[in-house]
Amino acid sequence: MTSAPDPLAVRSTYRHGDLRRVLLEAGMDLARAGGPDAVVLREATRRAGVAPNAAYRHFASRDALLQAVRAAALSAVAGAMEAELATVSTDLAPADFARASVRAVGTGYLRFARAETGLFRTAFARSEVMIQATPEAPTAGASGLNPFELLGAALDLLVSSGVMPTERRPGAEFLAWSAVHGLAMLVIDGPLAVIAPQMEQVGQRLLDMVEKGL
Amino acid sequence: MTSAPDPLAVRSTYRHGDLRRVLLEAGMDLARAGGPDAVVLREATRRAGVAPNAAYRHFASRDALLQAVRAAALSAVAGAMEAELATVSTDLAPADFARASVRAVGTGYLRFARAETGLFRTAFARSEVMIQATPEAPTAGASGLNPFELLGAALDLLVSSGVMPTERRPGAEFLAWSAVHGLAMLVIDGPLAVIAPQMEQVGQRLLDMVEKGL
DNA sequence: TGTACATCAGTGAACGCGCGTTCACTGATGTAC
DNA sequence: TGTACATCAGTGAACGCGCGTTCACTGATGTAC
Repeated sequence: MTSAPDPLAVRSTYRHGDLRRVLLEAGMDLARAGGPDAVVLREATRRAGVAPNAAYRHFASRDALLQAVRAAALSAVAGAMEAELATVSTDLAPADFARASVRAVGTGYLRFARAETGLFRTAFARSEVMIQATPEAPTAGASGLNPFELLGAALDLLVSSGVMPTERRPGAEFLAWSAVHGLAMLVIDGPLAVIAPQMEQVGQRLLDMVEKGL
Repeated sequence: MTSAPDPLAVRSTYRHGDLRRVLLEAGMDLARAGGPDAVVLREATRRAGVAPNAAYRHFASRDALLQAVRAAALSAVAGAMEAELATVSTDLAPADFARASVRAVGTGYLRFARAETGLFRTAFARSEVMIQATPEAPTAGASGLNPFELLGAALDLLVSSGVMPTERRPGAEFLAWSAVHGLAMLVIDGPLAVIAPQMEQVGQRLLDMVEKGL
């Protein structure tokens, strides 16, 4: 299944040239297929066609690789949100545009959770260290904002367009995020797996609730 | 740290007598301290003062033990909800009583998540099999209802007291549950760990949002 | 009331597994002269 | 332009670890006669 290929059969040069990137991509593939626990250093090196310990030239430990994968997964979440935001019509009145933006952020989040379950679970996996962006492991999407910041920006629109009173803005991201995150978790690997087929529809109702309740 | 005690020093009889229960309790302790991954069959037998394979007289596999622990953890969640429900004044008008009941259910859930993080994570851990109650592994609390059913019952009160229109009742538990579950997950082992000290307060705001948004 | 015996909860030893990580090494690369 | 050499990305072999699980067993219990 995962027998080790002869390194020199796969690679013509002794030096790999781009091992860090390849290991990270292998880690992403593992996370995509099996979540955070599947990010196994030895398996990543196997896929890269390299000796297990070669990874230590690029990552200090298995955990360092996992953190890099998590950052990349978070960046992918941001990308999904941005893709959804891009579909919002700019012709809308400010208030409607703001509301649609918040919805888009939530919808992008939920769709990503459903489409890329393993990456989603990896991005938000329990971890000793707080995940944080670094130059070589950015957590943002093309916009330069990470998922949390994208949500914050959308909520800011709600305030600037007069939909939400300023005094309710502080902490609002925690509430909106909680709702959407909870649905994602319960459906993708919790007891609400049974409603997975209706996730899109339940998600929209959930966003209705958030919009009304905020 | 966890050196194996001499079985016969701990136990005077060859037969243990109550090993299943003791293993389950050891499993609960492990889950309490370290979540689902910490439920290690060998460690449970060590704590019970018994040979590793003795566990197989009572559980078919490590996973069977974990499922039993999960059921018990779920039952503990139900207990926390019931405790909170018991504080709701019965003098309230039906509509207020219903609202307070929904709040109590949510508050109990959040408090349990915060007080018993390991058990909470175990109860809602990812698993191949859908967790389900069995005679020897009930998931309910003293009321006979499991957490999901307790939430459902509270929402039913909302309808019967006229607070919520009947047509909005179907699926409402998914929305309420998502909100509360998301906050719990983000705070206890996600990126919102930073707001853990304010969890109670954020939780109440979240429940405001749910109440208004439902 | 006493004894033979079936039952089955526990023992002791061992297994294979895949993992992360360390060690001393080899050989390609590119830079200084 | 040619060559010595420092650098450092990769190799090969090995380690210890703790796990879940299997095997053939032993000895306490309680039931049938």
